Amino acid sequence: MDQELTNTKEILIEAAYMLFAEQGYHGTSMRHIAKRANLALGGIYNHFDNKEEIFKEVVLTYHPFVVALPQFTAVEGSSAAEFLRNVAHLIIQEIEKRPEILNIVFIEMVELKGQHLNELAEQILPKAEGFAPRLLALTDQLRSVSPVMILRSFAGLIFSYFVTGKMLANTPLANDTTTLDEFIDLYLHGVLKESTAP
Amino acid sequence: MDQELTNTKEILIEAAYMLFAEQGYHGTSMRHIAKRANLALGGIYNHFDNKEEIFKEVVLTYHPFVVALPQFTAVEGSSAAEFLRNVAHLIIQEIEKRPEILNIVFIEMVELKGQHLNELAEQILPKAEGFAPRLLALTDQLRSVSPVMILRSFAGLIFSYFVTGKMLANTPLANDTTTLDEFIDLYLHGVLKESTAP
DNA sequence: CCTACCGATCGGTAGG
DNA sequence: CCTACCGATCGGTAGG
Repeated sequence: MDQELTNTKEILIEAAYMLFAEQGYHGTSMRHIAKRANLALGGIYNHFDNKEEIFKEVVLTYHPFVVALPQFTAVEGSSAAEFLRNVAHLIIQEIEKRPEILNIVFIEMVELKGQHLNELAEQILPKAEGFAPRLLALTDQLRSVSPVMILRSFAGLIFSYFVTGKMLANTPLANDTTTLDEFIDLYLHGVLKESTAP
Repeated sequence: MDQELTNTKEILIEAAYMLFAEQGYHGTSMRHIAKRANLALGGIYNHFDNKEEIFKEVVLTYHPFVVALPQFTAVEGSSAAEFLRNVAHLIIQEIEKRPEILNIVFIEMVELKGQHLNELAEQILPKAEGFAPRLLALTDQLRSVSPVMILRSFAGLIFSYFVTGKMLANTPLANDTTTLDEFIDLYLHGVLKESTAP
């Protein structure tokens, strides 16, 4: 691999990432990307066949699952509660480093119709295999047994804290001060005061 | 109001709604919208000043909060659990009637940078005043007191069931069969088997 | 409400 | 890696 060439490609991906996140896929032109990367329009095509290729590379590079997964192996916790708490904090930490990352996820869903989700899942699931057993080991402390359900409800937890928080910022409810830990408590123990589950 | 004119405007909004949801804001042209509404391009401008006006009207017409809110007054439930259960089912029912509606929400967030959230909130919050007391009346059965937090975590519940469900459809995890009621149970009682909350 | 048009910009390519 | 170009399409308007 030519060092110079690889570097330019990385600069292009970073430039495209920022612009896609700010203006969406169709709202970002190849000329915008070229300019942000200090390149002439034609220069892009030395590194990518077309616009969709760039977006695909952005998704596979910056998707939160890809970025956060390696860190999961380091998460500790003696109980299920502590473990889930730490994972939630880790993910939010990662998202707050690059808040635009969630925009990419939504753009992929809507404008690109989820085209890359399959490839993304195939890339991630094998790596997640080291993680699943640790979750299963805590299964006797958890109400639900399905790891997929844990994953999905966890996504809801992140959404309820981070995304709705951003949405509220533009509304009269902007002074809401609910913290991440309060949402985690709700996630762990439910909204009902007394557990009356079967 | 001229009946013919009002009707054409409604047809335009419906056409724009579908196209925006399918291809995003910048991916949809005024010509596409005109064609779908059986109108010449210039005819659009008898009803809307520009493209952004159309999108704004789409959001204010079809946003799930606008559509679902009137129905909330009819929701029954003798306990907090039953009440929340019924609300969740109502919302999912509404979304399944028009699944594209969530795309509009995400497009507004990303491509339009949440411009209309404030106007939306101002339109909705007064109408929600009849709803808040009913929630507060159940407050002694709930762990958290803040209605805003209930609202936000509820959005997470919808996300964890509906949106992640759609995302999973494109992946190897497509055979997951978790039902809405299972997510609601998790929401009501938490992921932990035993409630060990303070 | 339509036709015909405006300048600007789009994704992509040829050729060097 | 850049310059100069391609045809197509964009949002919007004038004029009727």
